[in-house]
Amino acid sequence: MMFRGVTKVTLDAKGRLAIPTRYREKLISRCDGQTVVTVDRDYCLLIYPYPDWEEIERKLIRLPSLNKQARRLQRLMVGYATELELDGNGRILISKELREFAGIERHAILIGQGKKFELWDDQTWSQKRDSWLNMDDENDLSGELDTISL
Amino acid sequence: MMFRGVTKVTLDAKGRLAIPTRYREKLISRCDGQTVVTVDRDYCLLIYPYPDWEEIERKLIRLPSLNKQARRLQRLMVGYATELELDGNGRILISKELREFAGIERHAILIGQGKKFELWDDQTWSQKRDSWLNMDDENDLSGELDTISL
DNA sequence: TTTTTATGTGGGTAATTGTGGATATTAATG
DNA sequence: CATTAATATCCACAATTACCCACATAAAAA
Repeated sequence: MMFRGVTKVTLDAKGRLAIPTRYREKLISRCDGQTVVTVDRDYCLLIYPYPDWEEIERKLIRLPSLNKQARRLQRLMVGYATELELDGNGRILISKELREFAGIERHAILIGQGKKFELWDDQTWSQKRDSWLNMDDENDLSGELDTISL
Repeated sequence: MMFRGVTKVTLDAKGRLAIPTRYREKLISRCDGQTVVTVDRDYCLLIYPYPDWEEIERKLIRLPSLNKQARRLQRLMVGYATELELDGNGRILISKELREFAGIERHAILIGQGKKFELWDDQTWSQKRDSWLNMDDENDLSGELDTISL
């Protein structure tokens, strides 16, 4: 069970996001429409089915609290994590705090990413995407990437 | 049972903080609305359900008293710890000392962090958050973090 | 094309929640 | 003991949110 694909979506005036129908059935069977939305350091939002989020959260909470980097991650990811349920029309209401974080107003891009989705402001998305495409890959990830053939 | 999520909150003129309703039920069933508020070295406040605080306190007290860092932690955390109970409207009254410590006046940010909450002055919060986001991850946590995939 | 079904979008209303203030109660001070 | 200050409790209004329904648009079928 994997989410894939890019969809242009629009949030309405109240901040509600209609999940594309092809994903709804999966979401309902997997978690009865229960999701958790949180933030990513690239200023987009992450949408997880509830059980998948729980697993990540458990790992995060166990990290040593005296470590700076751990606290940073916890504060951001657990801090912003918000439980959201599909309404009768297959929508989730993205809170003002989350929308502000990702700079999302009306037009957004929803991207399937395996177990989760990413939600981007459409402007931000196209800028980032273009900058990634124009980047030279100085091999900063040498080890892992050397073994992958696409 | 985990607390998560960000909420913008406002303290009124008396320093009262209304706990968002989605947390109230949990707080009442867990500890009958009894909480302990103390300070964190990052200049925010920590809000614990009473039983969870007790456990933390036990750990703190047991730390070796000859260790400087341990004494510092004890003085700060045990020293500032204040028992506060939800009033009939689901609010807690944050004392002037605690508010001053965290620089909180009217607008604050409440974030769920597992067993506890953190309460930040809103300005402080957004500054810190942005600085965390722009930080490069010097992997001082390599071991632990390597196993997490978000 | 016309009809039917499915999906996306927008709003109205009732119920809930946040916020401020009024009153009562306790503690503190001269 | 009287008077004032500080705190707690309660109540009322304002703002927000959740829930439901209606329409519009697009896709599918007849």
